[in-house]
Amino acid sequence: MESAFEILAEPNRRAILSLLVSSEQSVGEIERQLQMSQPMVSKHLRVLRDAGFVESTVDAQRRLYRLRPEPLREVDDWLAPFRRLWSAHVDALELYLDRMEPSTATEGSSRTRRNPNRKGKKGEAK
Amino acid sequence: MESAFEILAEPNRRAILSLLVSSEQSVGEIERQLQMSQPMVSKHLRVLRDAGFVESTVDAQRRLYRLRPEPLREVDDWLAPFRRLWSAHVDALELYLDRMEPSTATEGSSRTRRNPNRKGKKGEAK
DNA sequence: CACGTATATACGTATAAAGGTATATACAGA
DNA sequence: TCTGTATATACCTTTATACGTATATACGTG
Repeated sequence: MESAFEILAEPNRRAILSLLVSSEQSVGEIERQLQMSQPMVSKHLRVLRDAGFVESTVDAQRRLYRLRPEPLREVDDWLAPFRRLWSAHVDALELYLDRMEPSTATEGSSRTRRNPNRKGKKGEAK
Repeated sequence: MESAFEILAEPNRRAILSLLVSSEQSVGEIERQLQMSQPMVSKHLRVLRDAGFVESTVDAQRRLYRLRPEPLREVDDWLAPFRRLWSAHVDALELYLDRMEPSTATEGSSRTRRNPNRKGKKGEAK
């Protein structure tokens, strides 16, 4: 278990992360809201913490968990090259970024270039 | 194996998808570039196709695989609520989108609202 | 200090899936 | 039709991990 993607493969872990979007939560609160056993919650939180997705704070016997951005940001970054596949306005968006931060713009706006080669062939597609 | 996240948990599958960003590829081409056995490539492509990440076209004995947007888009959508955690300029970006496509703007720019509640407690964070 | 609450961890079991090897299927060309 | 190339699939083994149950640790209160 190392890559952020493997961590996110587990539905309960994604649910925990989604819970934490609104605010930090204790183990017990997560347990109740997600209807999972306490050891399961603790174990998933352990995995999430080891992977940097969450951090915890002690409050008497309770532990309050909250989100940390890094690993999810990595996932978001991995997704970047694929974004051009959907929503055409991404192009407008990138154009906007090209203007915002010239540091990131490697070449003119070559970022917006679309996939050129497509050899027309017979269809299977199924 | 169902959710897009489980599919992406496998590093070789992510590598295949990344390969396909530039253009469609045959099984053999993927096999060579990623240095994996032919059956492995075929099996991973099978999984990717069943999950909708790729589609294929027949070209004589070869099969050409190319990306399909939907599942990756889902992942991107899941990520949306977390984006506020990083890059402050996302706010500027969303503001820009608010101006671009009024259709998506549900309310004023309530999209930019930030997480309010945070009860200060003693520190563990480890 | 005994007790209740809150959380973490150890241990065992079952299942899923990744990878290998061998083989099947499909197509093209001599 | 025989042969080579390209891809898919079947079968097997191994490993990882999710979950349950039981127990340990830590803190607060009477």
